[in-house]
Amino acid sequence: MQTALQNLEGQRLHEAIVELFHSQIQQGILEHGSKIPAERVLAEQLKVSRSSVREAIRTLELQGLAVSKPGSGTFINTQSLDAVTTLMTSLFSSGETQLHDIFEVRHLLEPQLAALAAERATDEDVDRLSSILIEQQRQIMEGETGIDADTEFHFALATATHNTVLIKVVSAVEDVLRQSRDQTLRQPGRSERSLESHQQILQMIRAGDHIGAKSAMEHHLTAVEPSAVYPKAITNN
Amino acid sequence: MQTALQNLEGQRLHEAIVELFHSQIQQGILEHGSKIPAERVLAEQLKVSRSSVREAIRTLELQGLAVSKPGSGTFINTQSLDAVTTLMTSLFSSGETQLHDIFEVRHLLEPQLAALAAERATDEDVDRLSSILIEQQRQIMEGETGIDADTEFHFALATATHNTVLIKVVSAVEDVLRQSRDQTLRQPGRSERSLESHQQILQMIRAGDHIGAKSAMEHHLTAVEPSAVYPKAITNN
DNA sequence: ATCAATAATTGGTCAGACCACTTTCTTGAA
DNA sequence: TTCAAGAAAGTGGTCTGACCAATTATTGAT
Repeated sequence: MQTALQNLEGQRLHEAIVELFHSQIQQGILEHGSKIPAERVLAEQLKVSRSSVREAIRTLELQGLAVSKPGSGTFINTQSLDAVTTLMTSLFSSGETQLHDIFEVRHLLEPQLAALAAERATDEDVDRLSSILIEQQRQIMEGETGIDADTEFHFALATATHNTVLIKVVSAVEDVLRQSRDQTLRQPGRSERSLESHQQILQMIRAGDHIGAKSAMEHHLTAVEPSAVYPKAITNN
Repeated sequence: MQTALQNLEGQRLHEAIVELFHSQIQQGILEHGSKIPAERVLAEQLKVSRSSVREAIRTLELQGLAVSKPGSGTFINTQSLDAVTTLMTSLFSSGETQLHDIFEVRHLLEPQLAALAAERATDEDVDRLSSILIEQQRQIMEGETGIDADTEFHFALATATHNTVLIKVVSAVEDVLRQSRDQTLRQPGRSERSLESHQQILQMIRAGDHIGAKSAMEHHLTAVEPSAVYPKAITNN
């Protein structure tokens, strides 16, 4: 093997090891079920201590990419939902992701997500959504974009469906989206419009109106869509 | 402090430490910005080694709940999106992924996916889908379940939308689903029904009928849904 | 009182060890 | 020869103690 660990610019050692595994998984060198070398062997090969190897493996395990079994070894796992989402985000963050594609997925997903939330939201869910909107309003009044509250609202909406798979999918998509969302919200009036439509969605959810929530979300997405921000990127794919 | 680490039933040590921090954060004992004791101090207080403390902190850091700064210390962070997600999911998830949740996501996603595919599929896409169905038919005639072809069909459908994000989301969901899908298709007549509805979907796509493709997919999902396989699991959540 | 030099603290890494468990190989009895 | 019991090797989990680099707190001379 004898793979070198380069680009150590301020990066912690075990993080470099994690990236090494990520690339090997993405390149297909490591596939589902593959057994990775023992910790002691890896430490020797990479010329690092076993501690660093262990912290790297711990990371992979948390990302759902590896499973350690005492006595037998550590095995690559790419079939868990967590695994795919982490690989997804690391793919997106490295390469170019079409903003248009993300919004298309949101258009597919979130209106129905809102409908589900309207049917199932508990009082706690509604309270959480409500307090998030209050926070968003505060941020906007202070001149900020309110991006954090914006992201959090959509995530809280997902949790209100009480569907754990849906939560993970949405959070993965939102995670990628957050990077570019800031620019969208910076357009004059966009933040206020986003808050308004959020409030309409919440109102529908509070009333348990799943049809209303769905169309309110569709309206919201259309209003927030960055059609004017990235003219070339959008019209050019 | 002097908190004890109990319930060590097969659980790894550092995971118990992580749960300790989770509960302290949820109880408000630790809030945003709080500095947690130094690793050496924590190790002494919890009567574990520094290694275990470090692996626990590594976990918290990956969950977005903590930030470590060399020379100064480790600080609690509850304002990142990651932090919110882990706290939320650890609240009412903790259990196994419900098959029902996955199918719900498919119901949200795939009918519209089929519609998009009908609008955008190229001749190559149609050819690929077509050959997959031929392969599925062959597998079924040989007495197999045709699960591989089944999975592949849905994935190929996603690629026919030419939306990279959608492709990845669908492959994520399908990947997780494949494990349990086998049992579903083993039910007598299920494989044949699956093939039939696949053919109907392909027909709609070939005709460019996005409305027809959508409803054909809805019909397909309902037909394949494992409602009778896991009666308790479904009705009991 | 100021501020530069110094000491203490802290996270990051390293080295080597022991334990419990699993896998594999060896050995000896049938 | 067969194969089950036991020994050996391999592996992850944890522990101990150490050093380094960066940060923070202390000290002491001006």
